[in-house]
Amino acid sequence: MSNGAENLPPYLEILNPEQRQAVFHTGKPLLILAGAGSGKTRVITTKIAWLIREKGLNPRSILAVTFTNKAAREMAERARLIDERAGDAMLRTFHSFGAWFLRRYGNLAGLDSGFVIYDNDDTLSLLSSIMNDSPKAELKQIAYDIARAKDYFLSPGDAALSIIDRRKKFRSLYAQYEEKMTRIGNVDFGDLIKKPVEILRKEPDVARRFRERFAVIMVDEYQDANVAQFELLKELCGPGVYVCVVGDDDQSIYRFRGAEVKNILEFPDRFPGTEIIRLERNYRSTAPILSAASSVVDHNRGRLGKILKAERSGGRLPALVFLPDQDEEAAFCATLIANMAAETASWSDWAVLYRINAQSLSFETEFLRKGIPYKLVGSLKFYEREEIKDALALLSFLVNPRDEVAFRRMVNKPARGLGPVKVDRIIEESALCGGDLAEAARRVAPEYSSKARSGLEIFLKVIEDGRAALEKPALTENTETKQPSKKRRSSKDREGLVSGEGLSICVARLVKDSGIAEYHQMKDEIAGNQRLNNLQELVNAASLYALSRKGLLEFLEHIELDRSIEDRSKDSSAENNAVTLITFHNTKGLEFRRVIMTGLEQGVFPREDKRGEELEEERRLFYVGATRAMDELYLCSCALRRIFGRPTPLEPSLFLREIDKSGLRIIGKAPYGFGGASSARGRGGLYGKGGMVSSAGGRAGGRRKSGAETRSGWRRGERLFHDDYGYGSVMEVRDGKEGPVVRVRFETGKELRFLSGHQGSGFVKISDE
DNA sequence: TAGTTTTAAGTTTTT
DNA sequence: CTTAAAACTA
Repeated sequence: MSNGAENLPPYLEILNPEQRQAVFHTGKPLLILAGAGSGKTRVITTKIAWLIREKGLNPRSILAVTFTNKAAREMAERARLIDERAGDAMLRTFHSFGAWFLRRYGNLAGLDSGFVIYDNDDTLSLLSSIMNDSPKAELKQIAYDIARAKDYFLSPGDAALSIIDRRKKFRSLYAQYEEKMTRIGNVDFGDLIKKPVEILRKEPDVARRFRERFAVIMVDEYQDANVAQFELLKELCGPGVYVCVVGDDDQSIYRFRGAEVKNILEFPDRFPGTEIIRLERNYRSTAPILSAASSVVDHNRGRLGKILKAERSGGRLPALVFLPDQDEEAAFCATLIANMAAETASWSDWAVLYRINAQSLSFETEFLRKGIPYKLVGSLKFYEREEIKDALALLSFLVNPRDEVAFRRMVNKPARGLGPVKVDRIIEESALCGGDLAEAARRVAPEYSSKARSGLEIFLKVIEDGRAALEKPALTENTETKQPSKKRRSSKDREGLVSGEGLSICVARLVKDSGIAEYHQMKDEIAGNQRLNNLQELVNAASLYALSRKGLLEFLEHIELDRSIEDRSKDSSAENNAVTLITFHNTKGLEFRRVIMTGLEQGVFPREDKRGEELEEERRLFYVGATRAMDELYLCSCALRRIFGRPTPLEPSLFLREIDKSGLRIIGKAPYGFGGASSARGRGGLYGKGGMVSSAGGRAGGRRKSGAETRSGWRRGERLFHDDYGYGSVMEVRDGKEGPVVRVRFETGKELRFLSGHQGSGFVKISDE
């Protein structure tokens, strides 16, 4: 009776002692160091429910913050399963909390509540209007540095700004950027965190109100919090507020956007009296998988160094698969999945992981060809398409007539005879009428030639109609179809767009009347794209929102803050049963029975330029990926990969060497240096296109082999055949820094160098000499 | 100035 | 290979 395990309700009984301790903890600040798969989400959701249920806490006084919308949704769902009232707790991402805050209190910092959130593209456009003709690379650098500055809670005037960018012009550019953004009245991602902190510091009344409202604040994935987010947390935590953060330093993978592992290491110092609870039992992965994952991250210095213990013993060793090239990699994944899924009939057990989004293409093509259902997670591509950004810019301009970025983008699209000179003139004029660009355009229009003038009038008319539609929805309702049926759909119009309910009426009209539907339809006919269909999708998405200014703001905010569109097919289980294609970064917080990690090559993962602290982050990313696997893990490494369309030989990833070979099953031909496994050559057979193909290996010959020749398996003077370059002979074999290099001269006169370990599938040896 | 053709460049990772 | 920038023509 003393250990508390008896007579507990089931939702508490299933917890292990550490988890239970974490749930029951109250009073002082709490830091939960939770290893991968140790049940931290369960702890948070249970804690929320427990506080409401057993402690009688008002759900509204609980704030739980996560980093992704997916995690926030899942958390809310799971907490509600334990106690329905948990639905009233505030569960948000940091950024959505910031947006929520600024809609209410932004006016205290001179921000209109109708602000729009700029994405990276928009901030780039804004910057380019400041830095007129700078090269794009520099523009990007500055934009990146400004975002970092905000992550570190640094303003243009702060001395510490030199940590981010020490060039003197940076400070001035940052200041100009801020000034312009303020004038426009919009915000970027960084502002969603930084501005609330500034307001809370400046306005004691607001701060007090928040501290009174939230009695409990919890933060998930705390290792990914940046300095500004830490400051926000501190401002929200008054003396009486209970704060509980959960994190794992080994899973910190967002340094590039300002995440500071320091936050978690120094939490006990910043919140005096902090108690620490460790969750070190992994319930997810089998022991061999966990061991492989751990041995990689063990190579990192600068970690707290926890010991994760696998609760699941047994299980197959992770497989290390060597493949000739990326096409074979995709084919291997498809075959493996198809064979195994035939037994279990479950595609959704599988996930294919890759380092960069571009890698998904091979898998999509191959899976499509073989009829394997898949879903692409986090492909934010949709909202980055030109046609979608066009429509969104028009919508933004409806809400905020000061939005210069949107105005510049759309006023002359499609071409209306308004070149940069005329547009600049309007923007200049807007300074005289409170920044209202529509008003400025109206004033300037008479100065222009009839062509430009009528073009401008068309644009203004479209915008006015759009605004009117939001204010007086009744006027835009189709008169002939007044049925209240929610499923009603009006007929297709000339551009093939279908407008549905609510806000979609306005979006459809705007897209059509502005001429961008026609514009992109024409592009479709030339290039055979899907642009009009994409616009239709956007129109459909809008139907969930009210036909009003408020509805439009919600729509835009949702798009900026939650770009995952994959949750729509949630209800249909048939569509849900699909293989997941996903980046390593996006897998955080997820789990799968079987995981295939792809592209494990030097230069791809880890990426070539990674050293020191950044290399350690890549290692953590490997760790995150590997610990997603419950039952089986596959690691794929290709000898050859097309980079910029050119086949490039690659070494196996450093991380593969950091796993003890006795803990892996090696499949395929291990390249040079991967001890024990069969050599790349020695067997005949034609592999891959564009590869070197070898027949039986030649004998030693008369001359003594050099060290490099022995290691490479190639000899000077050897004849060979390559199916791209034809016949040739080996001119030289020497040791390069990435292993032995073979220089070959072909009969065409072309000379090429190959990494011997990685012509992999081999050359065809014709004869010695 | 608008639209086309040619040439060069470039691929992290995300809220 | 795909996209962006530059150069070119109508």
